Amino acid sequence: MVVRPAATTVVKASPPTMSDVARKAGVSTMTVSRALRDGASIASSTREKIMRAVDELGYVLDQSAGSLSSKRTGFVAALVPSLNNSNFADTARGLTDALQGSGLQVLLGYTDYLIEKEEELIESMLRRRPEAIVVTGGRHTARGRKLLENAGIPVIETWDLPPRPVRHVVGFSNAEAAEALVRHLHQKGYRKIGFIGGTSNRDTRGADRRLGYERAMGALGLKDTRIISFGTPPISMKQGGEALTRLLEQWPDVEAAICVSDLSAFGALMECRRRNIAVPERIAIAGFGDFEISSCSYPAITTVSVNCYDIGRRTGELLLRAIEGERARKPIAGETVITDYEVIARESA
Amino acid sequence: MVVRPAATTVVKASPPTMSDVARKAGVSTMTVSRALRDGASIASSTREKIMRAVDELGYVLDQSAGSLSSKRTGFVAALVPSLNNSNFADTARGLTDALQGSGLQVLLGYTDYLIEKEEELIESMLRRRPEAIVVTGGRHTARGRKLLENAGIPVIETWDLPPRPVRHVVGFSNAEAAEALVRHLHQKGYRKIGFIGGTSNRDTRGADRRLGYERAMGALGLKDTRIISFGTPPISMKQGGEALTRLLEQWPDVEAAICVSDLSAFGALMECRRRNIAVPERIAIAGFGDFEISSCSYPAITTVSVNCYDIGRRTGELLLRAIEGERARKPIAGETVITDYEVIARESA
DNA sequence: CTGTTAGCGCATTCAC
DNA sequence: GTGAATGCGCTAACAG
Repeated sequence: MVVRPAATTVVKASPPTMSDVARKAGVSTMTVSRALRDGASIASSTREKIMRAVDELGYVLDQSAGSLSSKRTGFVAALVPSLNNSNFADTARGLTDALQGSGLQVLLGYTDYLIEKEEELIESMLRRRPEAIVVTGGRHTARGRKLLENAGIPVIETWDLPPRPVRHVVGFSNAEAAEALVRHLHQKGYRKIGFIGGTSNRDTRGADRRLGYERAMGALGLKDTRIISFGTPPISMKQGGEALTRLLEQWPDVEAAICVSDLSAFGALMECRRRNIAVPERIAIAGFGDFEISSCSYPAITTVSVNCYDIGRRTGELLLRAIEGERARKPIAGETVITDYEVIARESA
Repeated sequence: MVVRPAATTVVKASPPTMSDVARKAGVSTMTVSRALRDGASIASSTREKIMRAVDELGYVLDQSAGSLSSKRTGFVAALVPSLNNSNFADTARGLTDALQGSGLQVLLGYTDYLIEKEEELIESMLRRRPEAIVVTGGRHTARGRKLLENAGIPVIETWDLPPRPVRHVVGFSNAEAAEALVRHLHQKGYRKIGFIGGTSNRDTRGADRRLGYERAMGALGLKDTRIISFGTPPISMKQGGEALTRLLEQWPDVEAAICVSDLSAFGALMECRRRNIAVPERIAIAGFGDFEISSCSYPAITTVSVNCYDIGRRTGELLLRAIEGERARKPIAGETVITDYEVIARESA
């Protein structure tokens, strides 16, 4: 039972406003407003008075009121499939870094790889009037896409090369990257190459990688594809292990396994160790994404490095130009920035 | 008197506002406002008219204007050290889940394990007037702490049991959890137990774990601590491997290594495999956090599970009660929720 | 360098 | 069930 003190106690009223500060400092609110932003010309004595008042009152600028007036909210929305994935975390970091000092903050949301959840997030972000929005991938719900198209702010799709982009793109072809990996394994002498991925197209980048695998196999004249679909994307390490077991059961002759991501590749690799299956002698394993785990595991895992941080950084740079364009009422044309990927040959293949 | 451009012009001016919708639907803005929130009583014919106008105009509610008026911003700020850490990602997910349907959104920021960056983030979050703020850990800059104390909103510190909490706490004692791990190893017969962690106290939870290690060793009468500090926290897998090398060089008699997190433990484990050092026969390895990697690696890694998701979920639940209290002008008393941890014995020890 | 005026787009409060 | 007036806290634009 909590007993509240009598009403005579200082009632913690609403937080101080700019006029409280102005009154205390003996100036107008406009002067306070100027003092609190940088760049304005203020007598240093006035500024000091104001800062003292700010400190004493514990005043914190109310940006939501400010942006209503200035039409600048000072943030960009960024939607990623998952936080628990160092690839997207790196992209988020690159984006944040690129926006350093621009006065723009990144507000992150995660979609759980679901375009329905993406749609919800797009809407709730737009309600807060971001100055730009970054999404992962080029596949959206119809309404999500419409929201993006009509948002009236720069839109950047990342991690993909959508056939029909909303506007700007910073990404790479997941299919192509997977093809490169198949060719690499082929060059190393592997022929009976399998693919391990999730059961649905929920992870569109994963689906594209499978597509690339199939295309490359076809192009190399390797008709027999060996595909294991197991688990809801994104598939976990453990699921990677189980999928490998199935792959070996179903096609005992398989020589190499390409996994949809490094995490499942790691799971597959550990399953091999556990069952005393020699990697890469009995079966080679390759992943995707160049997570730290792939360079650090033993044997180290052959993978495709995709420059996640760079995707974020270049997204940020493009964003800044696009926002500048909007502010100057001279929107820039849609741009597509294609980022690098690279097959990293390691011990597992 | 401001003259709005004639409705016939197609100039893509600023995005449509509620009055545009109201005019198009032939009602007042107030009716639109009601129709767009749930629960209000509106004639269904009116609502339909309004929804049609909303659709045609592609109108999206401006929440920043709304919250200026209603004093409810509809979001809570959550600061985590890193996104690229499945533990904190799980906590974020738990928090988000707990807030489902409450009309509150989580806005994430990451501090990079730096309390200076945390301070900046606290301030920029507060400028947007969150309805509550969640921080990770109990250590803040002086100004950061003051900002939290004066924020006038519920504050929850997580992942820790600060000696002097700002207000609410949802966490556990990292030191105690590390002690439990030491006792577990002791019980298994290990005596010469080492500890691998980062070089500074930047990661305060890591520092607490080292403290717990030292305390437990002392309590068990094991005077000789063997501590390797290597790399800026949070230390990586690779650094875990290098640290293990140093540990073995410096104390060749060491029988077990406790690593500050599962990631460094994994790095240490892989280093052993690479160098043909038998785990756990020659040296046992234990981690912290129960990341997926620890259950999936071979050998699987002994660790401490810390219920990350639960920390988030219970933080969310506490948050909802606290915000309810604020809205009813009956602030709830400071609470401390202690979450479970558990030593998970696996093959590596 | 500083103040005044006039909204930003919405929700609250009270009418009807 | 709906509308009118009013103000949330701040800043743009201009005046001085």
